[in-house]
Amino acid sequence: MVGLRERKKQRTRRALIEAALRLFEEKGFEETTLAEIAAAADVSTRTFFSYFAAKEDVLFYDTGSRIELAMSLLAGRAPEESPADVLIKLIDGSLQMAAAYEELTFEDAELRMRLILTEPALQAKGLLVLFDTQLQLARALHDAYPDRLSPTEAAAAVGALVGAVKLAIIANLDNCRSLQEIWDTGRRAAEVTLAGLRSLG
Amino acid sequence: MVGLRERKKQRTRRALIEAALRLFEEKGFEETTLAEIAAAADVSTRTFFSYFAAKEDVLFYDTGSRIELAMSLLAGRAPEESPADVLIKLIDGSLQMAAAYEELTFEDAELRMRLILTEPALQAKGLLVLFDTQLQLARALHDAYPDRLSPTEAAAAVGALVGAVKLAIIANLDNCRSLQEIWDTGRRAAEVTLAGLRSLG
DNA sequence: ATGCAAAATTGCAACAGATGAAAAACTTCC
DNA sequence: GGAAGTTTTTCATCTGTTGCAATTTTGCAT
Repeated sequence: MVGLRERKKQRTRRALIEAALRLFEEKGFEETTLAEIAAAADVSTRTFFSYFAAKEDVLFYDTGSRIELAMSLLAGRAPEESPADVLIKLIDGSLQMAAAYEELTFEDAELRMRLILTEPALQAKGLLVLFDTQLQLARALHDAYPDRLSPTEAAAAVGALVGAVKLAIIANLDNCRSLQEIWDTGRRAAEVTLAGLRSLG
Repeated sequence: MVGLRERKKQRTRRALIEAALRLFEEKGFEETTLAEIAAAADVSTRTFFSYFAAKEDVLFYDTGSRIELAMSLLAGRAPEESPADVLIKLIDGSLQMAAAYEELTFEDAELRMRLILTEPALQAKGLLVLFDTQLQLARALHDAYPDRLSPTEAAAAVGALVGAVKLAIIANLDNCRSLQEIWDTGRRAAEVTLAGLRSLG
């Protein structure tokens, strides 16, 4: 099942990711060349592209599993849960997963997040990934509640919650001194959105 | 004030934009080369980059004025207007401006929108621009209501509304047969968000 | 272990986007 | 007309990305 071939691929993949992270930290994202990453991972430049479609993608290696998690949370809802309940769980689960650093050291996970938040090319890619995820989620949410939520309402709900949490957290990042504070910011944004913006001010 | 020099620059700028649009339509975004755009606008390839920082930017020529509009709408609020009222006006104003095709024919404006929505590189850039705008808006909203809205609440409000309208409209684009329908979709999303997601389902 | 087929890696060539620098062309203003 | 300043062009160079053919490595059956 997991032969030498597969193990080796995983090792190379990891080596590329870690080499990229280390170099990005040392010299910055734009300043790091693909040739350098490949060399640091002991692989030819060409081979990089059989693992990742583009330079930015080396930092988005777990996009697939994140989407799967979100979808499975939605699929595994209790029969009596309301859309709002499910959405809250989705936000919680996703934030938790974002904070977790599977396969990476804590420092690397943090570095990666910082890079994605500051480097324009990575930011753009991140926003695109998040956007596509939202589209999928909205569709799935409508499918989960075909009678209670129209497609437009499902999309509005997903977009509002994700949009609120995203902007609140990022706008507030500088003031947060711990993961807990970040998480609280997101939670507050989610609550406001569930209660309705009219309840503000 | 408006000498030959200035007029000529505007003409070149316009020529680049229109040449790009025409070529993108004919051959697609990726397939169109910068050299072709420059040639069609009768300038050297290098000159393109003194007008736009990158290939995608040729379709985001009016980002500045869009942000200015949003900011001025916020600045010009009536003293008694609530945050929710102002946000609604912001959404309305922005949608209206998005539908308007200043400087372009209706067909070109439509083509441009379609390109931004379908071409990944343009989509990513569009999301990035929108994101930066939201950050500015959130800050301005907090400054406008320093007592009633915390920075986090302001960010949550902007993120929720924009996120809801954005996702609802795009998720529903295929079903819309007119600008009016698109506008209605966005309005419905905004209402849901103002009322609170709990009111759903 | 040996040989064969499948899969992965490599090297090479080519192209497009982007940037820096200096020469050439054009505007402005006197 | 000519000096001063701005814009455009030309040229060289770098990097990301892709196609292709050659080579190496792995899985597997004998």
